[in-house]
Amino acid sequence: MSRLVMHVDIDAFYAAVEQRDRPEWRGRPLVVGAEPGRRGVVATCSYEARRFGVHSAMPIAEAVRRLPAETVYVRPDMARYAEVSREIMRVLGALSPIVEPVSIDEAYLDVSGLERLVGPPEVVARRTKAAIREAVGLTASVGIGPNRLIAKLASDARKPDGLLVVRPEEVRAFLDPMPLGALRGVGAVTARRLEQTGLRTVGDVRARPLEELRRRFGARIGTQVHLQSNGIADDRVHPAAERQSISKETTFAEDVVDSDVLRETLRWAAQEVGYLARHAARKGTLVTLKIRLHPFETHTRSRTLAAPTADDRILFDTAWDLYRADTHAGRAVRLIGLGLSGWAQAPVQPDLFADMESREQDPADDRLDATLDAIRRRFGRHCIQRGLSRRP
DNA sequence: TCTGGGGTCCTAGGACCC
DNA sequence: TCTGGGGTCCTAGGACCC
Repeated sequence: MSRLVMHVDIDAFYAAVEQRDRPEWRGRPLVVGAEPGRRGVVATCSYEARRFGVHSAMPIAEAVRRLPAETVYVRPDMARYAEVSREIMRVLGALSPIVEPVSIDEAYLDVSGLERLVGPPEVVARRTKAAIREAVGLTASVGIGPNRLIAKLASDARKPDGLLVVRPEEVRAFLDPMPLGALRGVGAVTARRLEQTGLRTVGDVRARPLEELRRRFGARIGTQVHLQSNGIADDRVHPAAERQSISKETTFAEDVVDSDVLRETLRWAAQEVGYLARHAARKGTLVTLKIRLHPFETHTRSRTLAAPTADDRILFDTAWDLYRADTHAGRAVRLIGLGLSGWAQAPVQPDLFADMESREQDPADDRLDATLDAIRRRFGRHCIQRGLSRRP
Protein backbone atom coordinates (compact mmCIF):
# COMPACT_ATOMS: atom_id res chain seq x y z
CA MET A 1 0.00 0.00 0.00
CA SER A 2 1.55 3.27 -1.00
CA ARG A 3 1.66 6.14 1.35
CA LEU A 4 -0.32 9.34 1.04
CA VAL A 5 1.22 12.55 2.32
CA MET A 6 -0.69 15.80 2.78
CA HIS A 7 0.91 19.23 3.01
CA VAL A 8 -1.04 22.09 4.57
CA ASP A 9 0.08 25.70 4.23
CA ILE A 10 -1.84 28.71 5.54
CA ASP A 11 -2.13 31.45 2.92
CA ALA A 12 -0.08 34.59 3.74
CA PHE A 13 -0.27 33.55 7.37
CA TYR A 14 0.81 36.64 9.36
CA ALA A 15 -0.97 39.01 6.98
CA ALA A 16 -4.11 36.88 7.05
CA VAL A 17 -4.21 36.92 10.85
CA GLU A 18 -3.89 40.72 10.82
CA GLN A 19 -6.67 41.13 8.24
CA ARG A 20 -8.87 38.67 10.07
CA ASP A 21 -8.59 40.68 13.28
CA ARG A 22 -8.88 44.13 11.69
CA PRO A 23 -11.73 44.13 9.16
CA GLU A 24 -10.84 47.64 8.00
CA TRP A 25 -7.54 46.20 6.67
CA ARG A 26 -9.21 43.60 4.49
CA GLY A 27 -8.94 44.13 0.76
CA ARG A 28 -5.95 46.48 1.22
CA PRO A 29 -2.27 45.85 0.60
CA LEU A 30 -0.77 44.88 3.96
CA VAL A 31 2.85 44.20 4.86
CA VAL A 32 4.01 42.43 8.00
CA GLY A 33 7.69 43.06 8.60
CA ALA A 34 10.25 45.75 9.29
CA GLU A 35 9.23 49.31 9.97
CA PRO A 36 9.31 51.44 6.81
CA GLY A 37 12.34 53.69 6.83
CA ARG A 38 14.41 51.25 8.87
CA ARG A 39 16.55 48.25 7.99
CA GLY A 40 14.75 45.01 7.36
CA VAL A 41 12.59 42.98 5.05
CA VAL A 42 9.02 41.92 4.35
CA ALA A 43 8.10 38.88 6.45
CA THR A 44 4.76 38.26 4.73
CA CYS A 45 2.35 40.40 2.77
CA SER A 46 -1.29 40.13 1.74
CA TYR A 47 -2.26 39.01 -1.74
CA GLU A 48 -3.32 42.60 -2.47
CA ALA A 49 0.32 43.61 -1.88
CA ARG A 50 1.69 40.72 -3.93
CA ARG A 51 -0.06 42.15 -6.98
CA PHE A 52 2.54 44.94 -6.87
CA GLY A 53 5.36 42.43 -7.05
CA VAL A 54 6.10 42.53 -3.34
CA HIS A 55 7.08 39.26 -1.64
CA SER A 56 8.66 37.77 1.48
CA ALA A 57 12.32 38.70 2.07
CA MET A 58 12.10 41.81 -0.12
CA PRO A 59 13.86 44.81 1.48
CA ILE A 60 11.23 46.98 3.12
CA ALA A 61 12.51 50.07 1.28
CA GLU A 62 11.84 48.38 -2.04
CA ALA A 63 8.34 47.34 -0.92
CA VAL A 64 7.51 50.92 0.08
CA ARG A 65 8.59 52.14 -3.33
CA ARG A 66 6.26 49.68 -5.05
CA LEU A 67 3.16 49.90 -2.88
CA PRO A 68 0.43 52.57 -2.92
CA ALA A 69 -0.18 55.05 -0.11
CA GLU A 70 -3.10 53.16 1.42
CA THR A 71 -0.82 50.21 2.28
CA VAL A 72 -0.90 49.07 5.91
CA TYR A 73 2.47 48.25 7.55
CA VAL A 74 2.52 46.25 10.77
CA ARG A 75 5.24 44.74 12.92
CA PRO A 76 4.96 41.00 13.50
CA ASP A 77 3.15 39.87 16.63
CA MET A 78 4.71 36.45 17.02
CA ALA A 79 2.96 35.58 20.25
CA ARG A 80 -0.43 36.00 18.61
CA TYR A 81 0.58 34.04 15.49
CA ALA A 82 1.94 31.24 17.67
CA GLU A 83 -1.37 31.04 19.47
CA VAL A 84 -3.27 30.72 16.15
CA SER A 85 -0.70 28.17 15.01
CA ARG A 86 -1.26 25.98 18.06
CA GLU A 87 -4.98 26.00 17.33
CA ILE A 88 -4.37 24.99 13.69
CA MET A 89 -2.05 22.14 14.72
CA ARG A 90 -4.70 20.99 17.19
CA VAL A 91 -7.25 20.86 14.37
CA LEU A 92 -4.83 18.88 12.19
CA GLY A 93 -4.14 16.50 15.06
CA ALA A 94 -7.82 15.66 15.12
CA LEU A 95 -7.68 14.68 11.43
CA SER A 96 -4.65 12.40 11.51
CA PRO A 97 -2.56 11.06 14.37
CA ILE A 98 0.61 11.67 12.37
CA VAL A 99 1.23 15.43 12.10
CA GLU A 100 4.62 17.04 11.56
CA PRO A 101 4.63 20.82 11.93
CA VAL A 102 7.43 22.24 9.76
CA SER A 103 7.00 25.87 10.63
CA ILE A 104 4.51 28.15 12.31
CA ASP A 105 2.08 27.88 9.38
CA GLU A 106 2.89 24.58 7.66
CA ALA A 107 2.56 20.89 8.40
CA TYR A 108 2.81 17.48 6.81
CA LEU A 109 0.27 14.79 7.65
CA ASP A 110 0.32 11.10 6.89
CA VAL A 111 -3.20 10.52 5.56
CA SER A 112 -2.61 7.01 4.20
CA GLY A 113 -5.20 5.36 6.38
CA LEU A 114 -7.99 7.85 5.92
CA GLU A 115 -9.51 6.54 2.71
CA ARG A 116 -11.93 4.19 4.42
CA LEU A 117 -12.67 6.49 7.33
CA VAL A 118 -13.14 9.76 5.48
CA GLY A 119 -13.13 9.12 1.75
CA PRO A 120 -10.87 9.76 -1.24
CA PRO A 121 -7.96 12.22 -0.92
CA GLU A 122 -9.99 15.11 -2.34
CA VAL A 123 -12.48 14.71 0.46
CA VAL A 124 -9.74 14.57 3.08
CA ALA A 125 -8.28 17.79 1.68
CA ARG A 126 -11.64 19.57 1.56
CA ARG A 127 -12.37 18.55 5.14
CA THR A 128 -8.99 19.86 6.26
CA LYS A 129 -9.55 23.24 4.66
CA ALA A 130 -13.07 23.48 6.10
CA ALA A 131 -11.89 22.53 9.59
CA ILE A 132 -9.18 25.21 9.55
CA ARG A 133 -11.55 27.84 8.24
CA GLU A 134 -14.08 26.99 10.90
CA ALA A 135 -11.59 26.91 13.76
CA VAL A 136 -9.49 30.01 13.01
CA GLY A 137 -11.14 31.75 10.05
CA LEU A 138 -8.16 31.41 7.72
CA THR A 139 -7.77 29.82 4.30
CA ALA A 140 -5.23 27.09 3.68
CA SER A 141 -3.73 25.54 0.57
CA VAL A 142 -3.60 21.78 0.68
CA GLY A 143 -1.69 19.29 -1.47
CA ILE A 144 -1.74 15.52 -1.42
CA GLY A 145 0.79 13.26 -3.09
CA PRO A 146 2.77 10.05 -2.71
CA ASN A 147 5.59 11.80 -0.83
CA ARG A 148 6.56 15.06 0.85
CA LEU A 149 8.02 16.68 -2.24
CA ILE A 150 4.91 16.12 -4.33
CA ALA A 151 2.55 17.09 -1.51
CA LYS A 152 4.41 20.35 -0.96
CA LEU A 153 4.52 21.24 -4.65
CA ALA A 154 0.83 20.35 -4.94
CA SER A 155 -0.12 22.74 -2.16
CA ASP A 156 1.98 25.48 -3.80
CA ALA A 157 0.44 24.90 -7.21
CA ARG A 158 -3.05 26.25 -6.51
CA LYS A 159 -2.42 28.97 -3.96
CA PRO A 160 -4.25 30.73 -2.40
CA ASP A 161 -7.10 28.63 -1.04
CA GLY A 162 -5.80 25.79 -3.22
CA LEU A 163 -6.44 22.08 -3.32
CA LEU A 164 -4.62 19.59 -5.50
CA VAL A 165 -4.21 15.83 -5.39
CA VAL A 166 -1.38 14.36 -7.48
CA ARG A 167 -1.58 10.60 -8.01
CA PRO A 168 1.53 8.48 -8.57
CA GLU A 169 0.85 8.09 -12.29
CA GLU A 170 0.53 11.88 -12.64
CA VAL A 171 3.78 12.74 -10.89
CA ARG A 172 6.03 13.04 -13.95
CA ALA A 173 3.65 15.19 -15.94
CA PHE A 174 3.20 17.37 -12.86
CA LEU A 175 6.92 17.80 -12.25
CA ASP A 176 8.36 18.06 -15.75
CA PRO A 177 7.40 21.68 -16.55
CA MET A 178 8.44 23.02 -13.15
CA PRO A 179 11.43 25.35 -12.74
CA LEU A 180 14.48 23.86 -11.02
CA GLY A 181 13.94 25.96 -7.93
CA ALA A 182 10.88 23.83 -7.19
CA LEU A 183 13.16 21.00 -6.07
CA ARG A 184 14.12 20.77 -2.41
CA GLY A 185 17.62 21.97 -1.79
CA VAL A 186 17.85 23.89 -5.04
CA GLY A 187 18.09 27.59 -4.25
CA ALA A 188 19.37 30.52 -6.26
CA VAL A 189 22.99 29.33 -6.36
CA THR A 190 22.33 25.73 -7.42
CA ALA A 191 19.61 26.77 -9.86
CA ARG A 192 22.08 29.08 -11.56
CA ARG A 193 24.67 26.30 -11.80
CA LEU A 194 22.12 23.95 -13.31
CA GLU A 195 20.90 26.57 -15.76
CA GLN A 196 24.45 27.23 -16.93
CA THR A 197 24.51 23.73 -18.35
CA GLY A 198 21.30 24.26 -20.26
CA LEU A 199 18.92 22.73 -17.73
CA ARG A 200 15.80 24.81 -17.21
CA THR A 201 13.03 22.53 -16.02
CA VAL A 202 12.70 19.46 -13.85
CA GLY A 203 12.00 17.49 -17.03
CA ASP A 204 15.38 18.61 -18.41
CA VAL A 205 17.09 17.19 -15.31
CA ARG A 206 15.17 13.94 -15.57
CA ALA A 207 16.40 13.47 -19.12
CA ARG A 208 20.07 13.54 -18.03
CA PRO A 209 21.93 10.45 -16.80
CA LEU A 210 22.64 10.27 -13.09
CA GLU A 211 26.39 9.95 -13.70
CA GLU A 212 26.48 13.20 -15.59
CA LEU A 213 24.57 15.06 -12.88
CA ARG A 214 26.88 13.69 -10.21
CA ARG A 215 29.99 14.57 -12.19
CA ARG A 216 28.83 18.09 -12.86
CA PHE A 217 27.22 19.03 -9.57
CA GLY A 218 28.75 16.71 -7.04
CA ALA A 219 27.54 13.48 -5.52
CA ARG A 220 25.06 14.98 -3.16
CA ILE A 221 23.32 17.56 -5.30
CA GLY A 222 23.53 15.37 -8.40
CA THR A 223 21.85 12.45 -6.68
CA GLN A 224 19.28 14.63 -5.01
CA VAL A 225 18.07 16.34 -8.15
CA HIS A 226 18.07 13.03 -10.03
CA LEU A 227 15.84 11.32 -7.48
CA GLN A 228 13.53 14.29 -7.11
CA SER A 229 13.15 14.82 -10.85
CA ASN A 230 11.87 11.24 -10.98
CA GLY A 231 9.38 12.03 -8.24
CA ILE A 232 11.27 10.03 -5.65
CA ALA A 233 11.42 11.57 -2.20
CA ASP A 234 10.89 10.91 1.46
CA ASP A 235 7.35 9.80 2.25
CA ARG A 236 7.72 9.58 6.00
CA VAL A 237 5.99 11.97 8.36
CA HIS A 238 7.27 12.23 11.90
CA PRO A 239 6.20 14.28 14.87
CA ALA A 240 8.31 17.37 15.61
CA ALA A 241 12.03 16.84 15.90
CA GLU A 242 14.06 18.34 18.70
CA ARG A 243 15.66 21.71 18.22
CA GLN A 244 19.40 21.52 17.53
CA SER A 245 20.30 25.08 18.50
CA ILE A 246 19.00 28.24 20.15
CA SER A 247 20.15 31.67 19.06
CA LYS A 248 19.44 35.36 19.35
CA GLU A 249 20.74 38.08 17.09
CA THR A 250 19.92 41.65 16.16
CA THR A 251 20.65 44.05 13.36
CA PHE A 252 21.36 47.61 14.44
CA ALA A 253 19.45 50.51 12.91
CA GLU A 254 22.89 51.93 12.07
CA ASP A 255 26.28 50.25 12.07
CA VAL A 256 27.92 50.26 15.50
CA VAL A 257 31.56 50.86 16.41
CA ASP A 258 31.07 51.61 20.11
CA SER A 259 32.24 48.50 21.97
CA ASP A 260 30.02 49.31 24.98
CA VAL A 261 26.97 48.99 22.74
CA LEU A 262 28.24 45.71 21.32
CA ARG A 263 29.00 44.34 24.76
CA GLU A 264 25.59 45.23 26.17
CA THR A 265 23.83 43.83 23.11
CA LEU A 266 25.73 40.61 23.51
CA ARG A 267 24.80 40.55 27.18
CA TRP A 268 21.14 40.85 26.21
CA ALA A 269 21.49 38.04 23.65
CA ALA A 270 23.20 35.81 26.21
CA GLN A 271 20.35 36.39 28.67
CA GLU A 272 17.75 35.56 26.03
CA VAL A 273 19.53 32.42 24.88
CA GLY A 274 20.19 31.31 28.44
CA TYR A 275 16.55 31.82 29.35
CA LEU A 276 15.30 29.89 26.32
CA ALA A 277 17.77 27.06 26.94
CA ARG A 278 16.79 26.73 30.58
CA HIS A 279 13.12 26.66 29.64
CA ALA A 280 13.84 23.98 27.06
CA ALA A 281 15.76 22.07 29.75
CA ARG A 282 18.86 22.18 27.57
CA LYS A 283 22.54 22.76 28.24
CA GLY A 284 24.96 23.14 25.37
CA THR A 285 28.70 22.95 24.88
CA LEU A 286 29.09 25.02 21.70
CA VAL A 287 28.83 28.82 21.89
CA THR A 288 28.80 30.63 18.56
CA LEU A 289 29.31 34.35 18.12
CA LYS A 290 27.87 35.80 14.94
CA ILE A 291 28.79 39.20 13.58
CA ARG A 292 27.91 40.92 10.36
CA LEU A 293 30.26 43.74 9.45
CA HIS A 294 29.82 46.72 7.20
CA PRO A 295 28.71 46.50 4.47
CA PHE A 296 27.34 42.92 4.60
CA GLU A 297 30.05 40.49 5.60
CA THR A 298 29.12 37.70 7.97
CA HIS A 299 31.47 35.79 10.26
CA THR A 300 31.04 33.22 13.00
CA ARG A 301 33.41 32.32 15.81
CA SER A 302 32.70 29.38 18.04
CA ARG A 303 34.14 27.67 21.07
CA THR A 304 33.45 24.29 22.60
CA LEU A 305 33.14 24.47 26.36
CA ALA A 306 34.51 21.88 28.74
CA ALA A 307 31.09 21.48 30.35
CA PRO A 308 27.56 22.05 29.02
CA THR A 309 25.89 25.25 30.17
CA ALA A 310 22.73 27.36 30.05
CA ASP A 311 24.24 30.07 32.22
CA ASP A 312 23.83 33.65 30.95
CA ARG A 313 27.14 34.72 32.43
CA ILE A 314 29.15 31.90 30.82
CA LEU A 315 27.44 32.47 27.48
CA PHE A 316 28.20 36.17 27.62
CA ASP A 317 31.82 35.76 28.80
CA THR A 318 32.53 33.21 26.08
CA ALA A 319 30.95 35.26 23.30
CA TRP A 320 32.59 38.49 24.41
CA ASP A 321 35.93 36.74 24.60
CA LEU A 322 35.44 35.41 21.07
CA TYR A 323 34.61 38.92 19.88
CA ARG A 324 37.63 40.53 21.48
CA ALA A 325 39.97 37.84 20.19
CA ASP A 326 38.65 38.23 16.66
CA THR A 327 40.74 39.98 14.06
CA HIS A 328 37.66 41.89 12.94
CA ALA A 329 37.16 43.52 16.34
CA GLY A 330 36.95 47.28 15.96
CA ARG A 331 35.23 47.34 12.59
CA ALA A 332 31.72 48.71 12.16
CA VAL A 333 29.15 46.06 13.10
CA ARG A 334 25.78 45.68 11.43
CA LEU A 335 24.58 42.62 13.37
CA ILE A 336 25.66 40.78 16.46
CA GLY A 337 24.29 37.74 18.22
CA LEU A 338 25.08 34.39 19.73
CA GLY A 339 23.90 30.82 19.61
CA LEU A 340 24.08 27.73 21.78
CA SER A 341 24.14 24.14 20.48
CA GLY A 342 25.83 20.82 21.07
CA TRP A 343 23.36 19.62 23.66
CA ALA A 344 24.42 17.23 26.32
CA GLN A 345 23.18 13.75 25.28
CA ALA A 346 22.63 14.80 21.68
CA PRO A 347 19.95 12.72 19.98
CA VAL A 348 21.26 10.24 17.45
CA GLN A 349 20.41 11.09 13.84
CA PRO A 350 20.08 8.01 11.67
CA ASP A 351 20.96 8.57 8.04
CA LEU A 352 18.55 7.88 5.24
CA PHE A 353 19.89 4.43 4.46
CA ALA A 354 20.04 3.21 8.01
CA ASP A 355 16.44 4.13 8.38
CA MET A 356 15.31 2.60 5.12
CA GLU A 357 17.14 -0.63 5.78
CA SER A 358 15.63 -1.08 9.18
CA ARG A 359 12.17 -0.30 7.88
CA GLU A 360 9.65 -2.98 7.25
CA GLN A 361 9.52 -3.79 3.56
CA ASP A 362 6.51 -2.51 1.74
CA PRO A 363 5.89 -3.51 -1.90
CA ALA A 364 5.30 0.12 -2.82
CA ASP A 365 8.82 0.95 -1.67
CA ASP A 366 10.29 -1.31 -4.34
CA ARG A 367 10.84 1.43 -6.87
CA LEU A 368 12.58 3.65 -4.34
CA ASP A 369 14.64 0.78 -2.98
CA ALA A 370 15.65 -0.37 -6.44
CA THR A 371 16.81 3.11 -7.32
CA LEU A 372 18.74 3.55 -4.13
CA ASP A 373 20.30 0.11 -4.52
CA ALA A 374 21.41 0.93 -8.03
CA ILE A 375 23.02 4.15 -6.86
CA ARG A 376 24.68 2.34 -4.00
CA ARG A 377 26.09 -0.33 -6.29
CA ARG A 378 27.50 2.22 -8.64
CA PHE A 379 28.85 4.75 -6.20
CA GLY A 380 29.38 2.95 -2.96
CA ARG A 381 27.36 2.37 0.10
CA HIS A 382 27.70 5.77 1.69
CA CYS A 383 27.16 7.94 -1.35
CA ILE A 384 23.90 9.36 -0.06
CA GLN A 385 23.82 10.90 3.34
CA ARG A 386 20.79 12.41 4.91
CA GLY A 387 19.48 15.01 2.58
CA LEU A 388 16.20 13.91 1.20
CA SER A 389 15.03 13.46 4.73
CA ARG A 390 14.83 16.80 6.41
CA ARG A 391 14.23 15.49 9.89
CA PRO A 392 15.64 12.70 11.96
C1' DT B 1 17.28 47.67 -3.93
C1' DC B 2 20.10 46.69 -0.08
C1' DT B 3 19.55 42.87 2.07
C1' DG B 4 15.50 40.11 9.42
C1' DG B 5 15.65 36.41 12.47
C1' DG B 6 15.32 31.80 13.48
C1' DG B 7 16.75 27.62 12.11
C1' DT B 8 18.93 22.93 9.46
C1' DC B 9 22.44 20.50 7.15
C1' DC B 10 26.78 19.94 4.53
C1' DT B 11 31.68 20.68 3.36
C1' DA B 12 36.40 21.05 4.11
C1' DG B 13 40.84 21.66 6.36
C1' DG B 14 43.59 20.84 10.32
C1' DA B 15 44.39 18.66 14.78
C1' DC B 16 44.80 14.60 16.98
C1' DC B 17 44.80 9.67 17.78
C1' DC B 18 45.67 4.86 16.73
C1' DT C 1 64.83 10.74 6.39
C1' DC C 2 60.60 10.59 4.63
C1' DT C 3 56.08 9.50 5.24
C1' DG C 4 50.76 5.05 5.79
C1' DG C 5 45.74 5.37 6.30
C1' DG C 6 41.46 5.72 8.80
C1' DG C 7 38.47 7.90 12.04
C1' DT C 8 36.73 11.66 14.79
C1' DC C 9 36.51 16.20 16.63
C1' DC C 10 36.76 21.16 16.11
C1' DT C 11 36.01 25.26 13.56
C1' DA C 12 34.39 28.48 9.76
C1' DG C 13 31.71 29.22 6.04
C1' DG C 14 27.86 28.74 3.12
C1' DA C 15 23.47 27.03 0.84
C1' DC C 16 18.99 26.63 1.88
C1' DC C 17 14.28 26.97 4.18
C1' DC C 18 10.29 29.49 6.39
